[in-house]
Amino acid sequence: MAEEVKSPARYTITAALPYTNGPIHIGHLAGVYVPADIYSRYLRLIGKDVAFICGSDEHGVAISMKAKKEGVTPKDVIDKYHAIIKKSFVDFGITFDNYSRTSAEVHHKTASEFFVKLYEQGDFIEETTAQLYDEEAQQFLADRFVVGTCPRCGHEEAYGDQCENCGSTLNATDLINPKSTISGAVPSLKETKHWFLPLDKYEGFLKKWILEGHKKDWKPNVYGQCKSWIDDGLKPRAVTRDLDWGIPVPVKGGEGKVLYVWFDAPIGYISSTKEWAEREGKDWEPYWKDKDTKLLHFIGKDNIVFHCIIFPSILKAHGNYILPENVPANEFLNLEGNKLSTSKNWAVWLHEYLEEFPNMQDVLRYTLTANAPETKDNDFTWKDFQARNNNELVAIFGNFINRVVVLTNKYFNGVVPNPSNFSKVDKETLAELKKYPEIISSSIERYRFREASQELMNLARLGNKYLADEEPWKVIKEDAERVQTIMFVALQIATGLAVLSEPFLPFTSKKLKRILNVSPSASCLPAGRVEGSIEWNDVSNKETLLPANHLIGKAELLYRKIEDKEIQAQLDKLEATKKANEKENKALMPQKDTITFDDFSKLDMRVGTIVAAEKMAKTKKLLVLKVDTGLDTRTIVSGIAESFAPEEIVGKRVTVLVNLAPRALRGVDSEGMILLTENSDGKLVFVNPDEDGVGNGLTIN
RNA sequence: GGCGAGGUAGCUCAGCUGGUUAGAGCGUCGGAUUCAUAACCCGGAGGCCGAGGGUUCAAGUCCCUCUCUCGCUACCA
Repeated sequence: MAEEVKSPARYTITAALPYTNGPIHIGHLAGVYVPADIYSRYLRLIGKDVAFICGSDEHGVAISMKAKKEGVTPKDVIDKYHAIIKKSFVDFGITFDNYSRTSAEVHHKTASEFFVKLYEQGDFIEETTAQLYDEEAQQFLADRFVVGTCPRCGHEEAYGDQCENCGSTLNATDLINPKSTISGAVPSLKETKHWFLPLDKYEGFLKKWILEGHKKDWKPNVYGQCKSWIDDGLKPRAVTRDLDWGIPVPVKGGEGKVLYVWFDAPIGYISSTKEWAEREGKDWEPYWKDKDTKLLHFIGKDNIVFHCIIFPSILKAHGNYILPENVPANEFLNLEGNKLSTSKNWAVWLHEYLEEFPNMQDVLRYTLTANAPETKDNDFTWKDFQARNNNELVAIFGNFINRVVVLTNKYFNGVVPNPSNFSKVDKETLAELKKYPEIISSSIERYRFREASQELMNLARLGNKYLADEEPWKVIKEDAERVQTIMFVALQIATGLAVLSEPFLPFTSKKLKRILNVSPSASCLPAGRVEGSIEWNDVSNKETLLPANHLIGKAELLYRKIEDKEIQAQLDKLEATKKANEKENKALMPQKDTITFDDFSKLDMRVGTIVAAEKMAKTKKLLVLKVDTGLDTRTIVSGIAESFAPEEIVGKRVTVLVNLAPRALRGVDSEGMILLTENSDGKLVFVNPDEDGVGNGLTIN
C-alpha cells in the first residue's frame, strides 16, 4: 500500500502554512520553503506537472491572544503578517503556484465540508468536560487565557498551559487564584462538549502504512518520531475548541465553537489547490485524489505528528483522498548557537535581510541549502554565511563565469567561437558536464538538497579546473585556433551552470542567462516552455548547449564579496537584541500589591548552607537538599536540577524561607524554600549573602 | 523516567544491506599560476569514527551497557 508512484502523472507539493503571528525568518526558509522550492523548480525544469501549494495559517488562540494584547482585531493581525509573509516569499523567489490563506472563504467552505462529512460518517466521538469559563465575557477560556499562581513555584503570572518562570507544564484548572485575562474575572467551571477524532482507531492503518510501508524511504527522524507516537498508543484528539476566532463548528451543538486550528490548517492545502485550479481553469481533484499523483509535504520537525499521523488519519477517514508519499521534514536551524525565537526577536527576518543585503537572495538561499538541518539541528552563523559566499559563490561559481565571459569577450568579441579538434580532455570534460543533471537529480529526488547544492558547485569546479589546465591565456599567443575550442568547451559548462543552478539560485540563473544571452527556462515563467530555452535534461542530451557564432553579453559579476565589517554589524545587531531581551525580561513583572510590615514580618528568612544534595530519582528537575538553617538541618526539595549539579552546590550559602508550610513533593517532605532568581540565559542563581562570616540561622530583614 | 534522533578530521557534513591504507567541502600549511572579485589549480598535514564491552575471519557500520546534545512524552506540582 505504500508503493512509490512509479512515474507520477502529477505532483502536489505542499509547504507548511506559516502561522501569521509574526514575519518569517531564516529558520522557516531553511527548513521548509527553500527545499520545497528547489524541488518544485526542479520538477518543472524536467517538464513535470506540479502544483506547489501554500498559504497563511490564520486561526487559533495565539492570534486572538496577540490581537487582544495589541488592542486590535484578529483580522488586523493576520492581514498584517499575511502581507509581510507573502511578500517575503515573492522576494526570495519561492515559486508557489498558489499562496492562499485560511481565512479565505474557499477554505472555510472546504474545512466545514470536511468536518461535516466526517461527522455524518460517525467518525467523531463527542465528549463533555468541565472547562474554565468567564461569566463576564461569556466564553470559555483557552489555557493561555488564564493566569494565576503556579502551584509549583509560586510564580503569580503563570499561564494556564505553562509557567514561564519554572517551565512546568500546567493545566489551567490547576492554577491557584486563576484569573481570566479577558475580563479579569475569576473563572468558573462549566461543562462543554467537544468532538474528538479517535486516533486509536487508525492505529492499524498507520502501523501498516508508515511502520511497514515507509520504513526505508522516509527520513529516520520522521519515521522515528512517528514510531514513537504510534508505539506510545494514540488517543482521541479534540478537533474543536471553545473560541470565537476560527471556522465555526458546522453541526448541531457547535455554537460558539470553532474547528481546532490543527484540524483546519492542513485542509488549507486542499483549499489553496482549489483556488489555484479555479484561477488556472484546471480540475483540482486529481491533485488530491488520483492514485498517480505524488503528494509531498515539506515541513519542519515540529509538524511531523500532524502531517504524518493526524492529517493522514483525517484524509483516510474521509476516504477519497490520497496520502502523502513522503514527508521530508527538516530539523531546526539555530542562530549563532541559540534557538530561533519570534518572541525573543532572536532571528534573521527575511524582510530585514533584504534591506541589509539587497539583491542577495541567492546568497541566503545557498547558505541555507548548503547548511540545511537535514538530519539534525544545525547552526546558522554569520561567519559561515560569509564563508559560503566568499569562498564558494564568489570564488568558485562567480569567478568561473567571470573568467569565461571576460575571455570570450577579449579574444572573440563575445562571439562563441567555432571549435575544431576536441582533445581527449575536451571530450572528457564535456562528458563530465553531461553527467551533472543526473547527479544533481539523484540528490534532489532523495531530498538531499545540501548534497545537491555541493554537486552544483562541483560543476563550477570542473570549469575552473578545465581553464587552469588548458591555460587559454598562454595558448592564445601561439595557437589561436586551439583557444577557440577551449573557450567553446568552457562556454558549454557556463551554460550548463546557468540551467542547473536554477532551482537553487534562481536569481543568479536568470542573470547568467541574460549574460549568456539565452532564454529563461520554463520554470521561471508560468507559460511553460519557451522557444529556444534550455531545460534540465538538455544539458545531457543536447550535443551543443551554446552554439558557435552565438553572441553573449558583457561580463557582470554574479556575486560580490562580503566584508568582515558587514558580518560584524550583524553580530552587533544580535548582541543588541540579546541586551534588549535582558532589559525586557527585567521589566516584565509589574510591582505587586502593597503589603504591610506585618505581612513582611510573617516571612522568616534565614541564612543557610547546603550540606547535602542529591537528585531525586525519576525526575528531571528535583533535587533533595539538606540545608543547615542554624536552627536545624532540614530537607528541602527544590526544582533546580536543570541548573545545578548536586555536587557543585554542596557548601553553598543560600537564603531560606524557613516557615513555609511543609509540602510533600514526590513523597518527600519539603520544609522550606530556597530563594533563587535567574540570569539572562534562564539559569537559576542563588540569592545569598556575598560576604563570608555570616552565620547560619541569622534572620534576613 | 519512557521513546525518538544525533554524537565521524579545527568547522559543516557523507559513509547503502559489516570487507582492502575512514571520505568531501571549508579552514590550515606548502607548491604552481596570473585570464579572473589576491580569486582559481595541484599537493601535504590533520581522525583510538562519544566511552566500554560483545558477536564475527572482518565493525564507523550489528548487539548490550554507559555518557553528552536536541526533541517528544510522562512524573512532579
